[in-house]
Amino acid sequence: MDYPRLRIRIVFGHAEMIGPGKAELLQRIAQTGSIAAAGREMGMSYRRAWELVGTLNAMFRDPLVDSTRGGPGGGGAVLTDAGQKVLGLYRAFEQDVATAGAARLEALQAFRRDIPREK
Amino acid sequence: MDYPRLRIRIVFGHAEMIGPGKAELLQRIAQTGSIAAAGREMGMSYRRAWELVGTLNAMFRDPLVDSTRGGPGGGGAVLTDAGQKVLGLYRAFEQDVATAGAARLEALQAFRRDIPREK
DNA sequence: TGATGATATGTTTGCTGAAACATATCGACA
DNA sequence: TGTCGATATGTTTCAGCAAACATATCATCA
Repeated sequence: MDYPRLRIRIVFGHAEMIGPGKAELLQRIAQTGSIAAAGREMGMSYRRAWELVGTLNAMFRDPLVDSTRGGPGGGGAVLTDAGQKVLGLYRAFEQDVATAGAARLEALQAFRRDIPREK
Repeated sequence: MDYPRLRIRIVFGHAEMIGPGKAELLQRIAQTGSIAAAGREMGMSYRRAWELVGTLNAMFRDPLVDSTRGGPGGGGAVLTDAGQKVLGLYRAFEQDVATAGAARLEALQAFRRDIPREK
């Protein structure tokens, strides 16, 4: 982990938003094929991962994650087309924003206290 | 409140960051001249407001808020030069980011569910 | 004395972690 | 060929606990 870094959340409504957490969860679901495995990798409880997926699926017109129970391996989860596109757009958004804010960020950091070592 | 909007946090270290909450607190301290009044306006307990100011002052080389006890009116708090500059840079950063991300944001919103009415 | 900053304390909320249950496929075995 | 158990994951519930909160109290200074 290198600092400083940005955490940007896009707030669509009172309880509807997407940020670094949900984006990483989507990405790890795509990689692992499992909601539980993705949540474990991020150190969150399965309940939390499952609730986040439910929120994401309810936020958009089409579900972003498709999960199956039973089946080969006992079950699994995959990103839908909409899920892949939303994740891609969010990553592109992050890139655009980081580039645009670099100058201000450096100016802010000039005010920071010098830290000996950061883990 | 109009949606969508962005919530941006700049993370400098493990527990050192600045986001919408601390920025608004700084702004209200500048307007009211009181940590307690600024906190009240934001619906937070005085303890929380006081802790946030402490975190901010510890994050930067120079304190952002200068508080006096006693005196005319019992005491008060003002933004230092560093405080004014940091707040200004954060607001400018927000502007830059919103402009740079507008196109991606619109693309993302095309995937959203149509909401009848948002409060 | 009055207004505010600083500090201490009791309460509540939210989250986590574990456990129980549901579901569906594969492989073993008679 | 057919049935049953093993297996791995998704779904749901619940008690325990740590973090955050509001409230109350003390300190300070004109």
